[in-house]
Amino acid sequence: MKLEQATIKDIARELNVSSSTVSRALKDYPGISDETKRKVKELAEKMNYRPNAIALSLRKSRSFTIGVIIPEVVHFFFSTVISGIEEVAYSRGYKVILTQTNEMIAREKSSVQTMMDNQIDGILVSFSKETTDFDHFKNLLDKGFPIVFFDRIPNIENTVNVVVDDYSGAYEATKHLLQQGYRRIVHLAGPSNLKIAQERHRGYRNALQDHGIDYNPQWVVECTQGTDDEGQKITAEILRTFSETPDAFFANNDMAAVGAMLACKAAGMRVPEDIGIVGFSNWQFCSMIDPTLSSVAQPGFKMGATATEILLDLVEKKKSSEEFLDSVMLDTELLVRKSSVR
Amino acid sequence: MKLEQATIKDIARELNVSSSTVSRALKDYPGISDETKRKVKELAEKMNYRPNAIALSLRKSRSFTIGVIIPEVVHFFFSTVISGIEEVAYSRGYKVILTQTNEMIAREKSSVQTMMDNQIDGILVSFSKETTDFDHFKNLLDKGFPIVFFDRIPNIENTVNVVVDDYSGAYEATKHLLQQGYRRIVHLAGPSNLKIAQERHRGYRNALQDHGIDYNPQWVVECTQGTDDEGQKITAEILRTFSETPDAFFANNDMAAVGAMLACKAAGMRVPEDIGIVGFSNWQFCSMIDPTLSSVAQPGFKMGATATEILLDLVEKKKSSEEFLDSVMLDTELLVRKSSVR
DNA sequence: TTGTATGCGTTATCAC
DNA sequence: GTGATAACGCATACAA
Repeated sequence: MKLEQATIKDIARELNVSSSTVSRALKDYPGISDETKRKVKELAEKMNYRPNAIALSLRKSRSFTIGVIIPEVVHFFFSTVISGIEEVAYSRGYKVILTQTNEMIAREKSSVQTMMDNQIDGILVSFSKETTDFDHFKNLLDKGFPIVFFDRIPNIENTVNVVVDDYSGAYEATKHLLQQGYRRIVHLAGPSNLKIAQERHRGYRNALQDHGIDYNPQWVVECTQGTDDEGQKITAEILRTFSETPDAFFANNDMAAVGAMLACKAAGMRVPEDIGIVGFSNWQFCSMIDPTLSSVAQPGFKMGATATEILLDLVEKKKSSEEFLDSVMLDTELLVRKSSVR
Repeated sequence: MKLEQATIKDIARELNVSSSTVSRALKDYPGISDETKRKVKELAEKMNYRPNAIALSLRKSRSFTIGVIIPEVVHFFFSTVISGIEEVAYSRGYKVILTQTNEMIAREKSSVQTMMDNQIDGILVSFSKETTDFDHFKNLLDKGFPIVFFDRIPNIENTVNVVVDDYSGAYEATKHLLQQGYRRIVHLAGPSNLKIAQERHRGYRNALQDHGIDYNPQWVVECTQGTDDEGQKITAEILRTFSETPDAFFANNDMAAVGAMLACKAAGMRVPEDIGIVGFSNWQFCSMIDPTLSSVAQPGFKMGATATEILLDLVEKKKSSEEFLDSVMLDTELLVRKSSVR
């Protein structure tokens, strides 16, 4: 809607100068008399002048806006990432356009399109679970358009990625359980097509092997949804059917871990005495449940902040994407609480 | 950055027609021959033409974008609201620009400015705790600019607000505790300057009075931060110092409720046998802690969706703001779990 | 030191 | 049926 905002023209008319003079005076271009500058700035202030960002975008073919494509906003980890993105973008003078895909590739594609239509300067992506074909990103990348992938990264070449060190997080968690004397550790894994789930699985496996424990693929059970309900059902099933009873669970995420905890309690087992449990993500509730849940903390805020810093450095050509072709990996931290200490 | 996107001009040149013809053909304007329309659309498709949204915004003085101003992204309730906003905006063809204020009014003001610079069509606001002066919104409202406030609403006239029925949520929660036989109910209140906290307090108070229980202001303790730590400390203090020991806590939010639960357990009390507890917001963890926490669910997604529907109706002038001058109130729902049933 | 002219991509107005 | 032109607000190459 029209809000009759003052424009450069208005200022020019009022002062009987040309709009180019005003434009230059406002930006302290050389070759404008101090007197003129003063007058222009004074009047601009008085008229409450604000440059029209849309006109600027059109002129410059850029918008000082970055796009964020994320599977779900209602997700503790992603919300911390968004927070990190927003902080850095704001501090560097960029706006943030946010879309969630609800894990649907169709929506992901249409969002990318919309963003491109809006002369967006770059995009941050954590793609949907449905996304296996990356052409909609590849096209842009080939033209040199700045994209940074975070958390979920594609298996195509020459992308800039920011990830969490899932492998070492999982390794440390498993090692910790072993050090606490747990030996029969089940891994409640994530969807095997996601790289993060693969890495956590690998960390679990290697930790076992490095400590002389046989790795048994049957002790890895996939939890596709990652809800507490699912974790509970699967765990109950495990306790009922496994010939050898597990003495610990290392879960791909905290929700599944909680599910496991509930199932174990329901089966009359004590946590951590009979069963050790470690989750992944360090959701807020970890410190609120009883017993408090050990978990691998992922630096969500830092991930968002780092990805944004990199993206904006690319946008502003302060750095080239070649500098980031190896994934930037952020450290995880194992937070030991009561659920895994005996 | 330039991505050499095809423009209307490119199509016109290729077909030896004027850009006006192309523009009209693309939008099925009357008075263009079917033949031309066909050719234009075909070529547009082939050249992968997409209208430049920025040019459109400049031309039309609007951007098909709405702004969201929110205190914190990392907050379960707000994240569900954002989700609702994004869903409706997307389905109606609007983009969403998101900013968080971190509860700082300076940032709130600058965000409003930035949004206005970008020809935004309307804004959704939940203002910061620092905001007591609403001039930065009043200015815009006076000019007829569409703004919808949600969750936290200002005490100025003629605003469109979407809120949750905090009063009846609190009333129902308190009534439920009374029905379960709890009599000495402490209210862990929120910051008294926030209307939502006042309403919950009022609901608590009226429920007590309607059931013939004396309301004692000393049994209302303010938790300003709303963290579990704070709730725990305050509750411990209460248990230690109150001459008459409480038998229930009704908290302004779930975090405080968890804190209370932990403090009670630490003091050797059993929940729900000795102490009943009810929280507010129904955070995800309510069903994961032990005992599961009764809580008043706020329809966050619905709040975001409703606020956005209203905003867009205002933007598109389908409705006038007069229709919404009474706050739109969304129902809460008391979810009874184990922490308050004996 | 300042002004003029042009273009960013689109559409509305008027003309033919 | 279609085209020429102007305008949205701004920045800049070129003139003066």
